[in-house]
Amino acid sequence: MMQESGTETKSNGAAIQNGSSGGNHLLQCASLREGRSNGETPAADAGAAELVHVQQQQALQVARQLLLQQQQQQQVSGLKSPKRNDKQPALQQQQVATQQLAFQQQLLQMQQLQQQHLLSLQRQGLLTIQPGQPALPLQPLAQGMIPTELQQLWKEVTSAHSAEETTGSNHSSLDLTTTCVSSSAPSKTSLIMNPHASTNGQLSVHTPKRESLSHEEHPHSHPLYGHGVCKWPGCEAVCEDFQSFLKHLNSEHALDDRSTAQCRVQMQVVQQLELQLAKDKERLQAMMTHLHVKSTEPKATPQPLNLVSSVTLSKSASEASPQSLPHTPTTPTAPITPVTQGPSVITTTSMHTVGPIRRRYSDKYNVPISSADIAQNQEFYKNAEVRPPFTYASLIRQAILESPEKQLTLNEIYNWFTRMFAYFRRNAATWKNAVRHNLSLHKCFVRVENVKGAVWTVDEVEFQKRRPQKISGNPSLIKNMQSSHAYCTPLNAALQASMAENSIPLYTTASMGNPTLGNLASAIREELNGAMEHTNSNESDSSPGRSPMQAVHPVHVKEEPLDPEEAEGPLSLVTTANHSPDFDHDRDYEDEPVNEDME
DNA sequence: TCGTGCGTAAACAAGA
DNA sequence: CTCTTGTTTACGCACG
Repeated sequence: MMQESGTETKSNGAAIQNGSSGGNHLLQCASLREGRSNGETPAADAGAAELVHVQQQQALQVARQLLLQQQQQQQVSGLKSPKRNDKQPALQQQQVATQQLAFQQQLLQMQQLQQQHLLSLQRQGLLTIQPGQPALPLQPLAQGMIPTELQQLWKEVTSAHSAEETTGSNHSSLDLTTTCVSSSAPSKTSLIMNPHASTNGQLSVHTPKRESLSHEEHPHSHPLYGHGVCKWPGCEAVCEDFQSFLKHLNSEHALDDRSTAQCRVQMQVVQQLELQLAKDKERLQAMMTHLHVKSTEPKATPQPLNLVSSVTLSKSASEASPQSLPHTPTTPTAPITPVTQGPSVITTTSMHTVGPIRRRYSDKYNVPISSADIAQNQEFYKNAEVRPPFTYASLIRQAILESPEKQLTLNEIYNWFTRMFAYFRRNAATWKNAVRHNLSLHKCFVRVENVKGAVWTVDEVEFQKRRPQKISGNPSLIKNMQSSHAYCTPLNAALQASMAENSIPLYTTASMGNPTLGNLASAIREELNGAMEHTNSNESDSSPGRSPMQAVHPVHVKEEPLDPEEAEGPLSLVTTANHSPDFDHDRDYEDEPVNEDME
């Protein structure tokens, strides 16, 4: 408890000394990726990815050859007439089934090949896969090739027989084809064609067995059943009730070749989505890393704010990151060498790069925090050294409100910061000072003498007084909120479109569709709403010197209420989930990284 | 240009 | 004496 500041004081000096040292392989990897992903198009995304792509192409070739071989075998063994002239339904059926199986096999082979390749890339250090991104190593099918190539493959399988195939039941392969295949360019129709492929907007892979299990456990909720319609991909059969749905499911979607193939295709869909997500995450991390790398160049402006490095989303990585990063000086004061900086300050809400170097983040960050915000983005901020877009006051309040007794000692507040935000595991002297400063400065923080010493509590009335001030008094905030809202919506839409289309490594999705950012933006909206609602309901309570009119800006947003009580849910979650195995929050981060760096 | 809000740095004091 | 905690002041920056 007590030794923190001791080390922290030293850390400044040590940090400076370590400015250019430290094995930051993570940074290097990320910067490598970043360097290649500087291109405007995601396709330029890069080295390792390109290698993977090449490998995929090779795998595809292999798959094609296998397909051809199998087709030839079928023709030789079963048929004497050329395939394309074969019009006997039974034979067709058989052939389609066989080809589906062949297709599945090819997919599996491709997966294996690609997986092996990814592994080898990993071993060679050519490809960095972050442990926090589970999808990547397990999702061998990279987006680059899948949509179109897969489409071709599938078409090869089904083209000759799709008509007959679909006469029996007008779903299956055709719809699936478009679903699985919808490539970046064409066919947004796939979005429409298969609106039920997702459950609550989330695609998921369910094997038939799992389905039966899950619906046994939850009698009338089934991922494949909703709104009286069967949600099996491509099937929109109307089922009046759950029982009829079950009948339908068992009869129409029994375990057969077609269902299996559909399932596999759906798996591919999901894999692509996951891969897309992983890539977007990676891109984000690379962007952040890139900025941090620049900011930590010798004598460069430290830029401890904004987005700080660490390509890590995993615990282990976050643990490692402080070591791997050059510890920046704690004082970002003078914008010393903008030349080496290049542009760029990133705001979490907009991910825009702007021109001049700022030694602090803009007002975009000065947003009161809600518990939901923290809860939603908790994991993100825990692991990514990204400056949380909230004011110290908001964070302090949050920390205090999360405590069981709504009161914390200073040290406990420190611990909360370090526990909840990877960012605050560095530069302890700076932010701790800021915390103390804020505690003293703001009337909303009340120091209460305790038996053990003193604890800090939040005067909600005072705090709420501040909020209308912040929002009404700072129109930029409102604008920012609105812009974040404006962002959020199309972004989510973009993300959804991206998801629906299964591929499309759009930069927009990368930078904007990031769910975390979306959460953030929406959280900010919520916060704004809460503030505005509060303001509206307490107009008479507006702080002196402020015109009531200021509080009535029609910034509206959403209906979710936001009050301290709202924090209860997330709070318990937060407080119980806070102990990452990697660190003990009681004497954490302040300067260990530095010391380790020194070693 | 000015006011405001925020972050950062630092000086200082009191107490353990 | 060192360290933590708390207060206060000053300054810089962004923004409207």
